[in-house]
Amino acid sequence: MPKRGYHHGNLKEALIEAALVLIREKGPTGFTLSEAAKRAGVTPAAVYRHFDGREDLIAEAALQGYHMFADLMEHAYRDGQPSALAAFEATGRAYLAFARVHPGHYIAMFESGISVNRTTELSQASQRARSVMDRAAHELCHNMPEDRRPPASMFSAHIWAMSHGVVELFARNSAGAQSPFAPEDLLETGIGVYLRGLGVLPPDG
Amino acid sequence: MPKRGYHHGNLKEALIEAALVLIREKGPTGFTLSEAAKRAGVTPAAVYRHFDGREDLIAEAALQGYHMFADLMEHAYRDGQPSALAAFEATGRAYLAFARVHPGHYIAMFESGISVNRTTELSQASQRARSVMDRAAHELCHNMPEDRRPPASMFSAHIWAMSHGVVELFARNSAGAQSPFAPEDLLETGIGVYLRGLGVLPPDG
DNA sequence: TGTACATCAGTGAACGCGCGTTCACTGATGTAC
DNA sequence: TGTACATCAGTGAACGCGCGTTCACTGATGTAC
Repeated sequence: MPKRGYHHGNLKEALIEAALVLIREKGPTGFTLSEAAKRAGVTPAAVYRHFDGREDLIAEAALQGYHMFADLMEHAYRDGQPSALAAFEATGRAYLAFARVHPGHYIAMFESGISVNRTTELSQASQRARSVMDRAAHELCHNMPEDRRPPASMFSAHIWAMSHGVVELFARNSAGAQSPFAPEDLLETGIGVYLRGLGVLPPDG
Repeated sequence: MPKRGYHHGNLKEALIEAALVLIREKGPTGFTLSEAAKRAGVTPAAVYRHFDGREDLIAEAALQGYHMFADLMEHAYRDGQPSALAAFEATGRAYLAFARVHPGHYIAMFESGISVNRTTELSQASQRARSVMDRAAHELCHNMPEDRRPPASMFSAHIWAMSHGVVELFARNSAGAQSPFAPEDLLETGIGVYLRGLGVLPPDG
């Protein structure tokens, strides 16, 4: 039987969930430890039984996010196999999908200001997600002519950057400029053009 | 003679500059009205002679940033003319350059959470920057075969997104993943691949 | 040039607030005998 | 099964703090005569 706790049941998880809701609703700035505690039906002091403080709670939410994110990337990658191209495309789409479905985690990971180097655990989790894309990019290169060209990890960085940019600029209402395009279409088309530029898609699809 | 003010000289500008330094050093979260006032050598209450409050001060900094940004984009675009390709590439590079040279403004504009729809002035300033890129993309399309393809503004959105992503993920130390590549190289290569995919660069450069 | 007056940028004290964090405690849960 | 005890998750009161904002004021600057 899972250890259903003493008084609350599973406060730690409840606090993380409360934090995620707050982060999503009010941004990383608006998040407060006290309000997260209140939402979990608990005194602020109770938080300190499970976390070292405010920062640590955010970091824990981010860590959980990185685990989910890496899992999702690996899953997308596997689904695209054995086609290197399909696998690569899938990881790009998975990025946007994750931001859509888990906005609280996404913000905690990429916009809360917590460093990925905070703990080795956090660093490793983020590295696992990165490495999926790197692997996909590497396989894509194997099919390409062996000229001198940028390393594979540069290609994954490009897709990573474009995905992140689409999320930040066009998938959030708050940001700089609303576009007339759906983020999914924007990213799909962008990755398409990019892959054509790599020579792994025919010049005119 | 410029109106050198009563007591301070030019408090409004001094406050904006103080705010920019704080935003750069501590992020939009860490910025406080009181500290900006202190840095300008003035009481917090004095801020209210020039701004409606904390948010308004940030918005003013962002507005100033959008003006500079749009100017810089227009300049880059003009330098690239009459080549549509050079003009388009230049605007992408200008994006990164701006983020490098004016990090405080950049953060106030894109990471502070203030909406571009806050005032019409702010909205117009941001639109001016956007429109430079749109114009460059539009001209690029004129040289392209007239098949059915996504509208020009989609291409500028792609470059916009990739530029933003490169800045956020690889040009700041804090963020998710340090890459072994210089942001400038990363963006240059990425835009290159993308333009090849558009068919406006030869398949192998 | 000198005096009286109006303007208004900046002062300084005060406010209420919610924050993160601490501490001695309490009382429900689990365990030993 | 029943009792005595240990554990420790969560309490509640308290703290010091810096925040954004307000207000009546002051005193330097600019202007009118």
